[in-house]
Amino acid sequence: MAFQAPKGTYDILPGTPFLAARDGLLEPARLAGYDYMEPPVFEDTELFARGVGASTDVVTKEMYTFSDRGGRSLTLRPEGTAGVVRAVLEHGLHHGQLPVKLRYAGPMFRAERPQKGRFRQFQQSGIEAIGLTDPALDAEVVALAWQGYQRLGLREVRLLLTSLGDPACRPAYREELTAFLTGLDLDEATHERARLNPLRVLDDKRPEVQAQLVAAPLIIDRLCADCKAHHDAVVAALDILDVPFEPAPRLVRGLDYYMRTTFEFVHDGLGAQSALGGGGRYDGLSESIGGPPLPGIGWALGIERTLLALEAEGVEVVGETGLAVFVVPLGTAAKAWAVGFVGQLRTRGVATDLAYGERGLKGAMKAADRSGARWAVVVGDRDLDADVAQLKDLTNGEQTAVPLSDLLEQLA
RNA sequence: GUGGGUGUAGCUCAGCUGGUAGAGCACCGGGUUGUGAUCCCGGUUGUCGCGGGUUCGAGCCCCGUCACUCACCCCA
Repeated sequence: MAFQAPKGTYDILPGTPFLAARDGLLEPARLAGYDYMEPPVFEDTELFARGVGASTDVVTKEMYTFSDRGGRSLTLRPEGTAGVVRAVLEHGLHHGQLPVKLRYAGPMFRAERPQKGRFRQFQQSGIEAIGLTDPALDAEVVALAWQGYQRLGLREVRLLLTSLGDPACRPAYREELTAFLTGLDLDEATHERARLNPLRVLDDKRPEVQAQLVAAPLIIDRLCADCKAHHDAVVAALDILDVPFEPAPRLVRGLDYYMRTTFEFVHDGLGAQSALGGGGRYDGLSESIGGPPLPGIGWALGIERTLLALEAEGVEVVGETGLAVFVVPLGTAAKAWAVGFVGQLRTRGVATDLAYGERGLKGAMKAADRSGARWAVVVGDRDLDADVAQLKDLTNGEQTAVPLSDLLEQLA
């Protein structure tokens, strides 16, 4: 074979519940008033550099950046939030009712080494609630993701929740943590990471590192009064919403814009990449990309990982509705009739296909069976002479002759 | 970017100590001149990833290379 899909990409093939997962995860949000929108797949490189954070791995080494013919530097979006907020600002959506509630879905791009549950082009479904700082809104956003997973039938998703503080309390904490980390016996790369973003060292997986971190100061214990009150209110609201969560004081996210409420959905059946999705509050993002102060909170859920979780739990997701009727014509006159009949059924919204090609009746019936259709309509020239068609129920094999004049009505 | 594993039919894989390329599934046809899902019979499908080396002989051994994959890192 001459070509194959580029490294880290894959084909969404028939038979996978991709659409059911992508859209199903957003269904609770749709019912909560989150309208669909989608920003472009590429944006000005600077939008991501400033929005996501220049010190993040995503920006420093994982972006697909290119110059177009006009010499502009563009980047394939590595995440969705920056583009959504940019669109809100550009179109002034925040000048109307607040919060602006949006949902979106589509491909994201990061130039990482692929592995299980990690691709260079991957799909996310996400929502954003922009314009308000209200802990009840935080709880709604978190709950909508939780409900999305529940809706798909996942039962082993765990919600990790914490608060990362805000500009009032984080700087002092950051200093304290930096001082603590400086005293530790860490390798060069980790010290460098500590210098860039000390928070990120906290979720280092290595046991020898974790062992040194048991006494590390945690932001959740150092929250300012406002952040603490906000977090307490979020926790109380989640309780009311009956969304179970695990306090995760060491939870860190890789995008710089997160503050206060921060959360992640994890699953133990996925391999090393256990994060199904995540999100948080990003009250400073708008300003960092040149907009007015505009708080916001949202999440993005990975579709590929959701699919892996479904597989791990053995959940059968009902995919696309298949065919209802499969028509099997025998002979030229019957074929001509069938082509017209199939058209009529489709016009009435009945999913219908027919046996093309020169297969024998047996082969055509086999095709009818595999099509998943409930009904087979078998028509030969001698049926047409009698003005009937054979209507067969493929679930039980029962077949009756139905007058052609009644057939459409029976199936539609 | 750094490691490990794996590359044989459309798919999942077997292939002994180096000796003519296999199975199951799938697909096609027949058993039934007009009936599927079961059953029976038959059939199609290969650059053994690629290149080189050793050998009388390489799917198997050696070297290189590419791809895939898992993990580190990071994250969805």
